[in-house]
Parts: sequence; C-alpha cells; structure tokens
Amino acid sequence: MPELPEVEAAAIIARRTLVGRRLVAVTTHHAAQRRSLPPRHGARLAGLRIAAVERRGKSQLVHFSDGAVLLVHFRMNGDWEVVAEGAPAPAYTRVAFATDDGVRLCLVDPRALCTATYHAPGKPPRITLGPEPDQLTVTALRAALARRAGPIKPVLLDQKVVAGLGNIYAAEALWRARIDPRTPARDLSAPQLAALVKGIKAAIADGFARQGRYRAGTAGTAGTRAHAFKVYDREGLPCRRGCGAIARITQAGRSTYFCPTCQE
DNA sequence: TTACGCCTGGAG
DNA sequence: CTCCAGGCGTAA
Repeated sequence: MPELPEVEAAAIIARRTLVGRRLVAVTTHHAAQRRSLPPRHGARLAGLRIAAVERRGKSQLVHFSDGAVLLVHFRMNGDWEVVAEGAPAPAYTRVAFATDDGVRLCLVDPRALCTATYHAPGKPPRITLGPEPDQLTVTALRAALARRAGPIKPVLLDQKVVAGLGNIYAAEALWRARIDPRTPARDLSAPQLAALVKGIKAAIADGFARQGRYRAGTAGTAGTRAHAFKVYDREGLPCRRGCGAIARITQAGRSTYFCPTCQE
C-alpha cells in the first residue's frame, strides 16, 4: 500500500504506536532486511525512546531520543501491522519493533523489497525530494518540467518533481487533468500545468479519503471496499466520463492507464 | 532512456 | 507455466 496517502496513514499508525515509548528490541526476519538493517544497527535502537515519526514523500522517518533516525521505505508492498503482546508475528513480517508496553510494530512485506536503515545521531538521511503535493505550485511544476523532454507520466514518478506520487496517483492525476500521459513534459501548456496541479492535489485528496484504517475503532475497513480509481487498473472498462474504453500502455517499463478520447 | 536486480505471491 | 505487481537504485 505504498503511495503518499497510504504511507501517511501508515505513519499515523507508527506515530501512535511508537511516540513516547521506549524500544526494547528490533528483530529482522529476512536476509534482505538484515542487509539494510544489520542486527548491530537494530541493537543501537534498543533502549531508546521514540521522539517523533515523520513522513516525507513515501519515506517514514522515526526519530529517536539520542538523535538517531530510522528510515523506513515500504517500496511495493510494505505495510505496518500492530501486534498485541503475546500474539504471533503476522505472515511476511520482515522486521519487528517491540516497545516497552509489549506491543510490536511489524513491518510486513510479502516481497521483502522494503528497507529500514539506521542513521546515527548527527548524520540524518538526506533525501532529495520535490515539493509535497499540498505545497505544489504551478510555478514550481513549470520549472521542474521545463527541461524534461520525456513523456509526462514517467516524469511524474520522479520524486524530485513531486514527492509521493506513484504509478496509481500519477495516472489518476493525468486523467483528472485530461492530459495524455505521452505528452512531452516540457510541452504542457499553461492551462494544462494548472490543471495538472489541481489534478495531483485532487487525486491525493481522494487517496486520503480512502484511508480509513488509522481511525480509532475502524479496523477492518481497509480492503473491504473495492478501489474507486478513475483510470488505474481499468483497462477495457468505460471511461468514467463516458468516453470509450480505458487503454493500457507501457511507459518506462510500467503500466499506464488512460482514456485515449478525453486525455489530450 | 530502457533494462535489470531486488523478492515473492497471485492471476490467468 | 507465464505474466504481472502501488518502487527504486544502478548499469548499459
């Protein structure tokens, strides 16, 4: 579940589970995560209190009392699961963070592509990201796209252009802005740039609205409702504006869904 | 720019 | 069996 809205919901869960608590143990359950977070790094976190959990783009930063930072990235399939004391770790748990109240925050990821990395006090990770969607302006987007000759959709996946967009929300934003994903990024007109900024914000806002699992007492909401994407994963289905069928093409090795009729 | 490695599971 | 998957770093 890993684009900006999903990561934000996850960060809220991590924040509620961790902040103010003391970490008592970190356990890695898979060789891939042992490479990104060697046991000796996890050991340095044990005993420390968690001061804050922050999200930047699709990254989560866990700040510790001594200034150390844990950088967690879900990649394709990562997610948090909160496990009560004594309960077994969920399937596909890759790293577990046990706190002093007995709860464990489990980093669950079937593909094990997720990463968690330790950053010593005074050496915070430097992540170069573009503006968050809610800070994005037409001026900033125009500047970011001015020299980009490639098609707009893969460019939107570049985190230095906008932070947090992934394959779903890039497609959703372009559909909302009625822009053909194959358009060279630097060729977007002024009205198209304005529409794209609006489209990005609307797509992300819609994503937030779909996140319900972090609200107290609503466990089980996630996944129950079928997704309500505008174009993503709708190949062959009618465009929601009543045009023809949604098409799927490959760009930069990834699927792009769009309406050939209303996106130009 | 595209291609591939990283990993594993699910769908057809 | 083959293909596909909400990401990203590196290589060619």
